[in-house]
Amino acid sequence: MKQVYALCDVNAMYAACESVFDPTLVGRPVIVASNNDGCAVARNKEAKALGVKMGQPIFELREHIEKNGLVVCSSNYALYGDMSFRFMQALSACSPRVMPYSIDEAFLDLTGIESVVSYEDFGHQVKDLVKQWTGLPICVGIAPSPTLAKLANHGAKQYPATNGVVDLTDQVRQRRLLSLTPTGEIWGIGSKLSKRLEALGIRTGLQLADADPKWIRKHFSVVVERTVRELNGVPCHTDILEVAPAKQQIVCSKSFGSPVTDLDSMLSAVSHHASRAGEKLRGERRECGYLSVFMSTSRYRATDQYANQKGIALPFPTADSREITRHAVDLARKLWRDGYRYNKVGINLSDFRTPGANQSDFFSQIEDEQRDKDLMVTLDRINSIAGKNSVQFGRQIHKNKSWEMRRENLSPAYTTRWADIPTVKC
DNA sequence: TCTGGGGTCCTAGGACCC
DNA sequence: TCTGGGGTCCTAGGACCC
Repeated sequence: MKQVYALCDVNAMYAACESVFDPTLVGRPVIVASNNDGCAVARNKEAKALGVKMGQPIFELREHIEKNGLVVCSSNYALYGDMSFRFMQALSACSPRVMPYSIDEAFLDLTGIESVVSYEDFGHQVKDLVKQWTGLPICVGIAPSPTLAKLANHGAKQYPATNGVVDLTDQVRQRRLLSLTPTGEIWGIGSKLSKRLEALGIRTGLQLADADPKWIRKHFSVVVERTVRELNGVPCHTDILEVAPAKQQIVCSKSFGSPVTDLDSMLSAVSHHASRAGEKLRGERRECGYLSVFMSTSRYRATDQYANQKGIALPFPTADSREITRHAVDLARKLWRDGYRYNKVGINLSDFRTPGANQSDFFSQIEDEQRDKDLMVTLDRINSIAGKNSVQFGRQIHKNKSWEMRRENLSPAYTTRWADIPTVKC
């Protein structure tokens, strides 16, 4: 049976979450800022109409804030993460095969569904159910390959007449929409590739679809070749509906709320990220064999720039936050150069192993190992019940917390903290 | 003054081995 | 002047995604 995919994607997810719980935002231009209130990462349609660009720095938007009532929300990942979970639950009520692809989108397997209901009607049912359960507006794109489903979703967002659902299982419709779509808007074609394609005379999705896959492979890569095949309705990302593979790396990094110029603050921040990374690693039930630390000054400064990274293959795989922190602090000391205004530090864990599968430290005592593991389990449990960072390591605590994130317009954790649950007045 | 964070996959090139 | 060939593994870097 011919495979059919649906892509369900929340419209301006973060901004939509804010509006669901604060109806005074409805109809006003709203954006959600990245960490440190740095730049715009989500815009509702009113904000897009004002001309706010994705990734635009907040300091460039002052005039819109003052004159046009643009509302800037700090990012509230506790809220968005929980709303995402509810969104996925609603999708699971519609289809037995749901594969979350990111916080605000998921692929559904619609193969064979047409004998029961038309694709378009099904799309509307999903859209209505998500709206009813979560208050979030979504668009649905339906097609014979994931890349075309992405394109269909894009079309549903772009053309209001579609009412948020586009069925692109028909080849004539595929080609019509492809001819209206610049290559840069095709999934998998970014700014670099679209420039190179344009230099060869390929400007639209249709021209790309009609290119010879072998020729594309020779001049670009196997990745672009797959995109070409997908645009012709041949699914290549067939693993998209499979269970997501285990993570291969864990990165924890954040730019500082304000620049860091002393080693103590830097080490406190490194320790903080190292603990977080250890926590994530244990959440995956894995140990890591390789660890690296990177630090840098702002890439937007013209002078006095410094960026560097160092890694270490661990003598024994570990998921113990104390081990990870100790190595991370060592590396950070080696990376540190006096006299710079640092704006970022981060840690990267990789080379994952299954706990117990490898030879452990020859000199350690088995009882000690069990005790260490129990300590980490207890630590994670306390922090999960009492809230993040309820228990921390001494190194993380530092009187100067200027490196911590700025979030000046943070909304309440409406769905994940008892004290923040909204009340309805009748 | 102020410009995000967390991922994936692929490829080229070097080190090393026989 | 002439100086092998082929395979694997690892890493860095580039491109993409949301």
